[in-house]
Amino acid sequence: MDDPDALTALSALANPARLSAIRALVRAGPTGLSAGAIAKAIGASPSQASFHLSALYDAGLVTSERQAREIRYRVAFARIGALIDYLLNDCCAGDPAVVACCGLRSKG
Amino acid sequence: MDDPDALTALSALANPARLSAIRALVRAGPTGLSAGAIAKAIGASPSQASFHLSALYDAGLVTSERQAREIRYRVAFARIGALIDYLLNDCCAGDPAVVACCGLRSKG
DNA sequence: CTTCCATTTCAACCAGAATTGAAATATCCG
DNA sequence: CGGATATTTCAATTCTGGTTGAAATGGAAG
Repeated sequence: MDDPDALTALSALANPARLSAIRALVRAGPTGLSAGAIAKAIGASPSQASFHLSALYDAGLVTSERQAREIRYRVAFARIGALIDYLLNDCCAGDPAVVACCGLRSKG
Repeated sequence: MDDPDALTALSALANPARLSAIRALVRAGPTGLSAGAIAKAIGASPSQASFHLSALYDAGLVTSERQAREIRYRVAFARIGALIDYLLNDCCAGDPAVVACCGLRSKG
């Protein structure tokens, strides 16, 4: 992930409705959720949810797939991993003080 | 780190000038950089740099300390770690697909 | 105390993001 | 085909964030 991509991803996440949507999708797991279900979960109108889901989609943080009448969204785990990798390894040079906070350690 | 804090931190990072400033500060390490040096590093006016540094400070991502005439900023590594921890463990439930991307593994 | 330098604060302005509701599109079913 | 449901698109408005340059603050040195 490069700088512009990271910026797009961070911007997408830096919003209550969208962060909430991501978390709902994470809870839902690989099954994902329909746009309507997400709207309900985050307490937004259909049009509002659609708007925010587009932003997440453009940032590559979710995938979408039409299933009959519904459109099913799923979180793109790999992309979130890439963002964290960017923050951790690119941006912060894997600084121990950063890594120490995550319940993680460098892969030996 | 809770939701509002994460949102503040993400918003702070979701800006080219500020992400650039953080990276400059990471490169500078524990010594940190003066506000003027950061302004120069990110190609911004003093007032612009000050504005952005305030945002980073409010988000807890940097610390500031007056040293004679200069004000020295340092990156708050622990805070960045906490944000990553939030994204990784709280938000993404430590999903292996996320963790796998970071050259890290769960602490055994 | 005056001057100079680094930085912040302030107010005005501009641009992009969010919200809203209505209209359009796509799918399914009778 | 025609009606119902799910979702997106669009345009208009509002709001927030960013930029700019001038003025104010805080500290150091003569």
